[in-house]
Amino acid sequence: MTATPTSLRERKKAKTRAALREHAMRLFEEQGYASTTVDQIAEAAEVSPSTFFRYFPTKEDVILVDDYDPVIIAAVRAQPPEMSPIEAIRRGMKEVFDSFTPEIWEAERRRQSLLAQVPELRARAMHQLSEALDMITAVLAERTGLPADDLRIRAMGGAITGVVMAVLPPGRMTGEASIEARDFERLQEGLDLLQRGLPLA
Amino acid sequence: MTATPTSLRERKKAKTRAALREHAMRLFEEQGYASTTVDQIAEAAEVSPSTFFRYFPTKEDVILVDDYDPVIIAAVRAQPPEMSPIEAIRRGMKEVFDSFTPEIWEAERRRQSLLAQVPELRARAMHQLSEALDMITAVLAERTGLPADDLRIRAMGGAITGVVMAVLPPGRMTGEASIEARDFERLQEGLDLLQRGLPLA
DNA sequence: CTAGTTTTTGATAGTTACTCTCATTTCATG
DNA sequence: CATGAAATGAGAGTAACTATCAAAAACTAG
Repeated sequence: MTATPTSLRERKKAKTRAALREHAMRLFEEQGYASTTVDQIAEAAEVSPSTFFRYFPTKEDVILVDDYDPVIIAAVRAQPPEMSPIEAIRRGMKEVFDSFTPEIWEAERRRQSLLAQVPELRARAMHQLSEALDMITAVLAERTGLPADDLRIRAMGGAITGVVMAVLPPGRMTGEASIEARDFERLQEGLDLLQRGLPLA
Repeated sequence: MTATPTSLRERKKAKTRAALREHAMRLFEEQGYASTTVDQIAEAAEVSPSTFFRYFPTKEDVILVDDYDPVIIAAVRAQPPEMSPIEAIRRGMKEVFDSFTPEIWEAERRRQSLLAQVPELRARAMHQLSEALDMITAVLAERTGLPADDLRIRAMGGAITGVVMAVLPPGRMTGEASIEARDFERLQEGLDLLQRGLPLA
């Protein structure tokens, strides 16, 4: 997260990339996602439209890039092996979230708000989550020693991902979308319920 | 499912719609999704390109239209109220699947195969599933008498949807995508595991 | 610092999904 | 059959992408 890129080239690329993301976010908020063109974003970031597509394969990707999922997975992997899988996942997520600066929270809040509003983005965000499911399933398999395509492993991974999906935004709970500490507490409770066994009366 | 449309107009529209879907499916299989243009589909179905977009808002929708989700929800609702929620969902799904003709299974198999192959379609299919989650959650709320935004309800809906996501294709389990009786059995087992409580050692 | 190599960029042209508008055709109804 | 409503086709326009190629910027060696 703090690995400073070395060469001038790398620094410039990182800068351009960040500029594109920030201006895109700003313009989307100001004018709406659909009515903001890639050309406008490129112009605001002072690069050519071609360059935009060199940094992001589609207009959607400029806000869909998710920097944290792999970090969370790594944090989960780093938990002591004797810990129960759900507990490991919970702690891993908590560690990462606790490491967020207020700026990151704010950026993430704005991002999630957009995801909640634009259906095409929501769709792709869901897809990302389903890929997270695969990673979580892999971790579960490692920890239990069972094969990754074991039904019990898949079901567990699915259930955990489903709880995350149901409890966190984009746009799921009451009111406007926002990721905050509160949401995280709810997630903790949700996983807790799953662990104890759901009330399936 | 068998409500015959009355007027000539309705019949023609249904025919055009079906023709567009079938030719699209065929062309996608023959040439690939990306390299098939909407114009080609329209031509094959003998309508103008404009007409295509009158029937389907986007190229994606021509294969994404899901006819069965609402049917399943209705079937779940129809289960006796004293039945446990998971059991109701399981029976509802079984009833609907059992009503499928071999032709429907075959069409569904081809559809799922495409969904598994084309990432953009997978993304939207996942989004559909997440909307199914909302419906399932609503049903759970009705049956338990709890409010729909109760955390326990949301967590349960999420877990159920997650299991469905993890166990069914598109493209999740081993081998190529296909929906068959086997997949359904796996789904039954998966839900069963969830109901009994997952092995969360 | 210079010269040569590689990487990144910008400009241009082209394809295709999708939108809007309007005239024409096709069905429904009295 | 006549009149109104709904569906279609045709045309022009926008914007997201793709491919190509030449110019510019950055790394590397001498």
